[in-house]
Amino acid sequence: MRIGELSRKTGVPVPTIKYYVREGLLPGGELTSRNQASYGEPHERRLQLIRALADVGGMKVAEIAEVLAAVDDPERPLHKVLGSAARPMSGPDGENDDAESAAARAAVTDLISRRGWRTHPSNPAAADLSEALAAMARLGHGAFADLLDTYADAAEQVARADLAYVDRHLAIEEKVEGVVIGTVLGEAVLSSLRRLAHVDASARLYDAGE
Amino acid sequence: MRIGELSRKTGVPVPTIKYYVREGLLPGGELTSRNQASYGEPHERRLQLIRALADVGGMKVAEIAEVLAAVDDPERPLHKVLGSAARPMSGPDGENDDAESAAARAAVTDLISRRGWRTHPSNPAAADLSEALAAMARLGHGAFADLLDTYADAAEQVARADLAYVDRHLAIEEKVEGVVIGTVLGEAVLSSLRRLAHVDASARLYDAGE
DNA sequence: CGTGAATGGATAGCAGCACTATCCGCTATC
DNA sequence: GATAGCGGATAGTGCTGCTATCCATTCACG
Repeated sequence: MRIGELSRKTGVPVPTIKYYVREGLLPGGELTSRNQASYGEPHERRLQLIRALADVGGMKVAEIAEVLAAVDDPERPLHKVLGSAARPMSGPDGENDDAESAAARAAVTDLISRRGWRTHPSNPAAADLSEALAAMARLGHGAFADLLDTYADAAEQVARADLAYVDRHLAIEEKVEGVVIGTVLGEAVLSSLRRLAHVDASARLYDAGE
Repeated sequence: MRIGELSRKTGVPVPTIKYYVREGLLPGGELTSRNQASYGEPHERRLQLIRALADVGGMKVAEIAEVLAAVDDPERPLHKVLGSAARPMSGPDGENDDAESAAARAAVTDLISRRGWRTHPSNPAAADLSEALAAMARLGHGAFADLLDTYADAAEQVARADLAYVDRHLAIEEKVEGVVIGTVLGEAVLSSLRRLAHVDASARLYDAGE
C-alpha cells in the first residue's frame, strides 16, 4: 500500500501523514525504490491510534510521540508509560506556593494514605489533583473536599474495571497499548458520561416535571 | 483597587488582565477619571475563576467568555449554561459517517434509554461519548463497551454527589456558577483520581510485591 | 517509449491562539 | 514638577498543527 491509499483509508491527508512521520509518531514506509515506499496494516492502525489520542484524548503531537515511543519500547515499565501518557489537560506546571496549594497538597497526600493507594504524591496526577482542589478553595469551594471520597470510590471502581478488562481481553504484548488506550479514551468516556449524568441529575432536581 | 494591585493579588500580569477585559471575560473597572479605573473584589474573584477554567479545566478563552456570559445572564437556564460549559476537550466536530460511528451512536442512545436518563442523544456530551466509543471500536476494542455500565454507575454516583453539594451549600444566586465550577473543575478532579487509582490498581495486579 | 499522475524528501508558509510589547496622552503621588 | 502608573489602542511574538510548494524520480498506462 502506498501513501495515497493509506490516506484514503484513514481520512488523514497525505501531507499530514508525512508530518507525523517527521515527528516520529509513525514509522516511515518500507522503501521499495528511491521514491516509493510501502505501508502496511500496522501503519493504518497506528494512524487510527494517533487520531484517537489527538482528537478524542486532546493530546498534543509531542505528547503522543512520547507515549508511542514508550509503547514501542518493551523495556519501559507500564507505569512509566502511564506517567507520560495520561495528562492531556494539566495546565502550566507553575510552582504555586500559596496557602491553598499547600493545603491541597496535604489533603491529597492524606487521601492517598487513607485509601492505601500504592502511589506516591509525586505522581503528576496527584499534582493535578492538588491544583484542582486549590483552585476550588480559592473560589470559596473548600467544602468540595467533602466529596473527595465519593469521587475516589467512583475512580477506584472504574480503574478496577479498566484493569480487569486489560487483563482479561489482551495478550501480553497488547497490554501496554491497551492501557494507554484505556487511560486516554476511557477518560473521555467517563467525562462524557459524567456530563450526561449531570444533566439527568439536574433535571431530576430542578425541572421536576419536564 | 487599581489594576496593578489586582495584578499583584491574582498573579495575572497587567497586560493579560487588559486582554481579558477586551475579550469580555472580565468587566472593566469603574472609571474614576479619564484614565483611572477602580476594581473591586468581584473582579478578583472573577479572575480566579478565569484562571481556574483556563489552567485546570483547559478551556479556551472564547469558551470561557461564552460560559461567563451565560453565568452573568440570569435568564439563561441551568442546562443551557452546562451545554456550553462542559466541553473543554472534544475534538473537531467532524461528521463521521462510518460504520463505527453509527454503531457507537446507537449504543449511546440505547444506554441513555436503558438508564432512564433525562437527556437527549443530541446533547454534545453524547456526541463526544459516541466518538470515543467509535475510536475504541476502530482500534479493535469494541468489547470496551461492556464496561459502559460500570462507567455509567460511577458517573451517576459522582453527578449525584455534585448536585447534592450545589443544592446544599449554595444560595440560589450562586448555583449557576457553582454548577460551572463543579462541572469543569470536578472533571479535572475525577480524571486525576482515576489516574491515581489506575496506578494503584496496576501496582496491585502486576508489581504484586513492590 | 512517452506522458502524466503520484511519490519521498525537504523547506517554507499559514492560521489560530493566548498572550506580550509598545506607544500615547493623561493623572495621581511624592 | 518629576516620575511612576494608568486606560486604551495597535502591533508583534512564540507555539502548535498542519498545509503548500518544489524537486527529482518512478510508476502506471496507452
